[in-house]
Amino acid sequence: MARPLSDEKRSALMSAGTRVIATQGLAAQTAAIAREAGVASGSLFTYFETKKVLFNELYLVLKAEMASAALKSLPRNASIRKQLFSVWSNWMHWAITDPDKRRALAQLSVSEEITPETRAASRKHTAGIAELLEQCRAAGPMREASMGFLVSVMNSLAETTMDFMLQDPKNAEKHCQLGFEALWRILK
Amino acid sequence: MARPLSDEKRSALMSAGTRVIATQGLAAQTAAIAREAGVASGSLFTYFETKKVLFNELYLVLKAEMASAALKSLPRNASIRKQLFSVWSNWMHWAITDPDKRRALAQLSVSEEITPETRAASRKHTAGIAELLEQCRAAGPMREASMGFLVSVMNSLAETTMDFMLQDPKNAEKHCQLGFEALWRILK
Amino acid sequence: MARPLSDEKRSALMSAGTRVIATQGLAAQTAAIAREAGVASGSLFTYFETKKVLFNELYLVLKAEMASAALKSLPRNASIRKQLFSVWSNWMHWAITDPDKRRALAQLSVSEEITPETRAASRKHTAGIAELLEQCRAAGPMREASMGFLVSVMNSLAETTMDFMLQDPKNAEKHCQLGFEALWRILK
Amino acid sequence: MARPLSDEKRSALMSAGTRVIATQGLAAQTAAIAREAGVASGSLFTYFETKKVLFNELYLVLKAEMASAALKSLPRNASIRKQLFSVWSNWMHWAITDPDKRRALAQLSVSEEITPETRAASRKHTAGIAELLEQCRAAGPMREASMGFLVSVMNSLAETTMDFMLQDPKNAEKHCQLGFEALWRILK
DNA sequence: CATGAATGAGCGTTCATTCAT
DNA sequence: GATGAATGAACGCTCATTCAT
Repeated sequence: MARPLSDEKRSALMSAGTRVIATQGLAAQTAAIAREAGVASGSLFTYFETKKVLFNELYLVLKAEMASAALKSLPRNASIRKQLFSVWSNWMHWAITDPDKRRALAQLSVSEEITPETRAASRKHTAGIAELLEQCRAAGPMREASMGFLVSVMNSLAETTMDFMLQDPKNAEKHCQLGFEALWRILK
Repeated sequence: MARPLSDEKRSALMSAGTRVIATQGLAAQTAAIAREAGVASGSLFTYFETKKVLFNELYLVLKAEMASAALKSLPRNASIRKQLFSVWSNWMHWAITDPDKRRALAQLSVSEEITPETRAASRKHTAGIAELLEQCRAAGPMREASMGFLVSVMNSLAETTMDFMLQDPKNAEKHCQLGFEALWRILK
Repeated sequence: MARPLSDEKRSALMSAGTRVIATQGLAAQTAAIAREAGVASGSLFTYFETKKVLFNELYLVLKAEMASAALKSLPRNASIRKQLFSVWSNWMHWAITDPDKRRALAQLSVSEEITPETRAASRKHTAGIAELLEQCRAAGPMREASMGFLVSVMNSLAETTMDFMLQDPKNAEKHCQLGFEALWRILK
Repeated sequence: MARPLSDEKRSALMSAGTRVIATQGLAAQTAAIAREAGVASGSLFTYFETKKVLFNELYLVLKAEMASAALKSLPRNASIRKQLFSVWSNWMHWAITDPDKRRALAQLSVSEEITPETRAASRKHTAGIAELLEQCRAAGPMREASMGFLVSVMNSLAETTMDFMLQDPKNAEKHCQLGFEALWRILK
């Protein structure tokens, strides 16, 4: 994925894409994204071959960023529960801190434009979370489930929790806790 | 009264809509839906004022059908766990039996075309499920959560479970069980 | 032009046509006309083969009615000026009394749907007016002009006068007089 | 600045619009206008937001052109009659020289798409003609009439005269004269 | 390489006319 | 004959992508 061109413009386009998708959903127009990035509409296509490519890259980047935020300062010596809570809490915090990113990622996740390859690639970034999850469920009631299933369950629980935290900021902490409790009870 | 508005055609259009949305997603074209229904493209608009109206009605009908399937032959005298399992199992079964309906409903659920009014109306149909959930969580660890949150958690867990049942038919029963266990553990 | 069908419905359609064209202009829809006539949309086509036919007949009837109103109680023994004024005054009065008819006729007159044949036929009805005009211009400054030209000049002057009478009812009489003076001065 | 908006293309579209409206009337299709201008159908909308905007601009431009042609080389020191005749003659000449423009303008004038604002704006261009008319009618029999009425009378007389000049080219000059005589007699 | 005008396939919706009831 | 649903060509406008400048 050679990038001979201005990294600045490239990332301007990606963050513009995030904002526009967060606002307009998947109907986001390439021209609107370019405008938001302060770039000519045609230039978008020198950085991204097609709209689909932009969306796939955006998905990947947002997913990676989310995972990285979640795994930040993981207390590796603490109990496994505390570690998982740290991940969960960081994750939820990321969503609240940058709601556009979260909204854009949610939209992209359901988009038919995102290819299976992209989805597969994104799993590399979330592998750290998956590993932790793996440890948590060991010997627990979910020991028979595939990791894929568990990851999806956790994701969907996370999505739901974020929605409520975003919708109802006053109870954000409460929902964060409740979501985590639900996850933990599933596992243990 | 000339040719009366045909219920047959109306439902042909709705089931064509289901199939086309399941296949093409929200980009489904009105012309494709009409063609699939064996009806002239203009005729779609005799039955549904706009595409948006069609999509909203479809959402409502599919949601109602899903809820009704879930609540079918509820063993009201059995234990609450058995009742919830019956609902869960019927629900998952409906999704597998008619995967197009499930896919279309999933697409419509994330569509920006579905109005808040339609979403509100759909809750009437799922109220029975929500009530049961209410009973299950009583005195459990989720007693502090709002019903809205719990319903969303259950829904997202259900979606995930269905995805895996559909993806991997050999393990469908296993995933159905695992999903239910997860739900039950959240509640109790 | 056999009319085996209900004259009542036929004329209901024509007067509905008048009203709808007066309101909506040439964009008037056949369905709207039928609705206004209290008749099924398909029935319009048992009375008039096509929309164009309806419009042409309507044009003819309105023109005839206008001419007949103009020529009503012509004071054949009065001076030629008084005779012409009687025609002019009746004509203007007709327009004010039934502004929908006037408006519809004005719209139809500029429509490309009205065939040359229809326009030719309409001249039969206005022949009486033309004859009077012929007498008026005899030996006057317009003696060299073709009747067609004179008739058109009078028509356009009449249209303009009507517009102002309709627009500004308080000065209706004044404009009626001014229009007539203009016409008379052209001729004498 | 890439390809700049081309004035050439813009005016190609306007003159294509003139031709197509002259031929097909107000039913002129945007695609036909674009084709006639040698431009892609979508390009029309880079130059004119909507069909209505195009029509309004076209109306304004044609009206301005007509007025400017009429007022060209006005013999300000000649008698008022000669001045008015110069205007009249130029006006009629313009219509004959470019019959498409005249036809298109006539169609647009009766179109419901032309807004009151556009009509008001067009009056600025014809103000010069109106002023001359004002001088002509001073102390004449039309001294009591509003300018609006007089202008409309003159316009309708002009339209009629043009029609006959166009229809019957051999007698064009004769009709031009007759029309002017009629106008002059109205005023003096 | 940046720009933004040019392109044209594509889409939702309308409406005169036909035809089953 | 009356009804109004069925038909499908037609239209204005959009927007991802291309390409002249």
